[in-house]
Amino acid sequence: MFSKTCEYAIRAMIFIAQRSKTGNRVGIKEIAKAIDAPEHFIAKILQDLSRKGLVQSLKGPTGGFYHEDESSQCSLADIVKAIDGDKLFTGCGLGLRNCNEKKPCPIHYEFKKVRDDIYTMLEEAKVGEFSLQLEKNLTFLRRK
Amino acid sequence: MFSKTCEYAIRAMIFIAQRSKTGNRVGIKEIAKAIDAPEHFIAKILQDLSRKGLVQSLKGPTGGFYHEDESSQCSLADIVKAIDGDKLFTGCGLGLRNCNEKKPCPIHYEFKKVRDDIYTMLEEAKVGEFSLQLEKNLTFLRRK
DNA sequence: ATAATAGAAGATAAAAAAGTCTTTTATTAA
DNA sequence: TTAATAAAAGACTTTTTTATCTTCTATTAT
Repeated sequence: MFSKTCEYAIRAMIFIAQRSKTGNRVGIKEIAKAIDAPEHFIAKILQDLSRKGLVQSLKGPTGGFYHEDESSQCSLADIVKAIDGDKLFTGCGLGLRNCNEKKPCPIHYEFKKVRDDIYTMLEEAKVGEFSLQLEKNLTFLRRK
Repeated sequence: MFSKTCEYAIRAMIFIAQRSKTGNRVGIKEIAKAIDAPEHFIAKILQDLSRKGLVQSLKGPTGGFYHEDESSQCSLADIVKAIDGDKLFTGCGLGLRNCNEKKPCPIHYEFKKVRDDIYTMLEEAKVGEFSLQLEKNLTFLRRK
């Protein structure tokens, strides 16, 4: 569904959102451990998201990544769009470039429905909304 | 959503199904042209599907790929499983290996719903059912 | 000011996916 | 039986994705 890069991005953002609630900044090392991702790789991903304004950062001692109020309202759809682009939301299921209502692929309409459902789900899910279940250990972000 | 390999596979299978209705066999070259895919690449894919019994083939003059009655009832889900595996249908949206009901990722339940919808849609879509719309030029398989 | 900290940036490497090329094998029509 | 045809198989190349390593720059506490 998503690229690995995007999966890491979503998990990192959810983790940062949780830590930001209490005004903390988190370093790359802590994030990498918490979501079980390659340190340098997640660093690049967050730098990218930072340039795009989906996460904030500060260098130096006591520095790290954090979310301004606005960023914790960032949706999973925003992250997917920033990393994987909008192919998942608008592209043809069979990879046809010119697939559209006028020249549809055989599964065009069925696909449109599930794509829209996915989009709605990701648009409604804000990174900040998962903090409580995470704190209660009802949900997890590590891969194994 | 699917790998390119899988997209080609689905398009090729739908095309073969249509031609098989009239008892014809189609060669790789014709398939490649019809769905606008790299000839040698689609050959490999179909050899794979042939080994797995989702499509039939015959070598030599008048040979080519075709569907026995059974194969035209093959669903898109069968093709996806054969090529991409069942990760799309059973895997975690955030790429967590041990994500399950007991240890769910934050979006586990929302994801399960859309995954199930996708599966249902692909399971209900049989490669043989698109022939008529294709013949009437109501739908298309070429990428540009 | 200075040393320590931590992200930014760019080069490089490894792995996976996508695509190409060549040779072999099976089939059939003549 | 032979020549032509078409898939099978395997080696190889390219591109993309994923991951790592090193150097640079900004920040802060002392």
